[in-house]
Amino acid sequence: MTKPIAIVDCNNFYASCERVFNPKMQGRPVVVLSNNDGMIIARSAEAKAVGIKMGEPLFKIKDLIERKKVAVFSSNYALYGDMSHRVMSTLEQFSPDVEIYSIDEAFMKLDGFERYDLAEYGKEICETVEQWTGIPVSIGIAETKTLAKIANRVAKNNSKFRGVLNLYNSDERKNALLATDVADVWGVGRQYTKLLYRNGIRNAYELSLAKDKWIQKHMTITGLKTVHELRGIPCIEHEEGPPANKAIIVSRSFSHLVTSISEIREALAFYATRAGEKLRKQKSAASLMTIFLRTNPFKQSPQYHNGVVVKLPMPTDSTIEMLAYCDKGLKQIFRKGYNYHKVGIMLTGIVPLDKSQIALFDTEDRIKMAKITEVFDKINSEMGAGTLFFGTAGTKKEWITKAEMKSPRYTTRWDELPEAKADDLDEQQTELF
DNA sequence: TCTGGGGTCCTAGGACCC
DNA sequence: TCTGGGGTCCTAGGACCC
Repeated sequence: MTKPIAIVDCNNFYASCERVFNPKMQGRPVVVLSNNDGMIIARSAEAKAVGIKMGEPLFKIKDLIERKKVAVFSSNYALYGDMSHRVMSTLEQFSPDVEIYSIDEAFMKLDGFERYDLAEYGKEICETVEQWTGIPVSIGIAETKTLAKIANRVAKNNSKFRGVLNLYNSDERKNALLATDVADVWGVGRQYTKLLYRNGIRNAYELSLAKDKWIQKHMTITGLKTVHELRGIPCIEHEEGPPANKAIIVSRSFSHLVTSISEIREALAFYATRAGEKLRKQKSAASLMTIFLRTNPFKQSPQYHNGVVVKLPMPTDSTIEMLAYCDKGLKQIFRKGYNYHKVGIMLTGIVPLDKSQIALFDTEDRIKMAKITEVFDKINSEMGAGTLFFGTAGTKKEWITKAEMKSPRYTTRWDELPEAKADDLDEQQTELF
């Protein structure tokens, strides 16, 4: 017998986070912006109701925002990360098998609860999360992850379910599938939606009846799994711990156009430092580094984009080593005469860091370097990212992204606790090299 | 003036080897 | 004229997710 699985999804997560410490925002439209305050990435229910769309550039809706008195926030990932952690810890009270799927979603195995009233249990979870964290959530329960996602969506969009829909062992499944457009099925994006429409498949129920062969041919094995899941056959595994990333990317667009290689070098060094931190956090080493550089594709001006893959002599987790190769890579792809918009670094060829190997091959110097790095990471994680940084990463920080409407980091910085009423204290910076 | 960032998986096709 | 057959590995590109 297939076991029940639940998906818990935070409602309008970033917007909800901004409201938790800001009760004046209750009932008001709230939006959160992408990096550089470029576009809308989260909207409260009220903001959706006044017609603000996901992904819309801020400058295009300035009028609407003023007219409707929309509260606007730059994104504040330290806050969202911490709130996410609180929500997930709460969920762990309700099931031993919680899979954190994204910052605002988790799957929960409900083995052993088959004979209980699952909808009732779901309501209890919702209420507890809201009480303990202030974040409203919705829950879908079914035989498979894909069906649970559909249940969740229906629950969210139909107030009569009060945030919870249980489709496990339920006659309601067919109705829920009929009511779900293929575009809203987990695993079906824009391209596949067009394909399915062209072939007369419009809702999730019709998709569940599609021919296996046809699906595999046009939507690969991944699409076939989706279809089986719609039929109630689990194909997508529950993940125990988070697997180590196979790629680590750090990139940002500039807050202004950049032409000189020296500015780009500084930005790149900063991103490489972040990438190194992420790498060490998951105790891995990387053997390939891709550096990429581009102009702004939305502009009429001359376009250039290019990338280069740099092979490292042996897998490393050392920022210092990576920085040397960054320069080499950047020199290869940089061309004079363009207005640059974005630079980034990607680490791949990622392997687990095996300490014994390091001891075997490495010199004393490298072991010493590893110790310095450890202290470096520790200070930055405790005092805030960027407290210590490498000299190459520059001191001017002009390329650091724009965030003019950021809420204080209520939960992660002592100096920004809600009582303190602190506006935008400058980060303290200490140069290490 | 102003359009994000960070991931995964799958497949086809080329290079190379015997 | 006729231009093998299989394997493996790698990469680029396309699809998806949040």
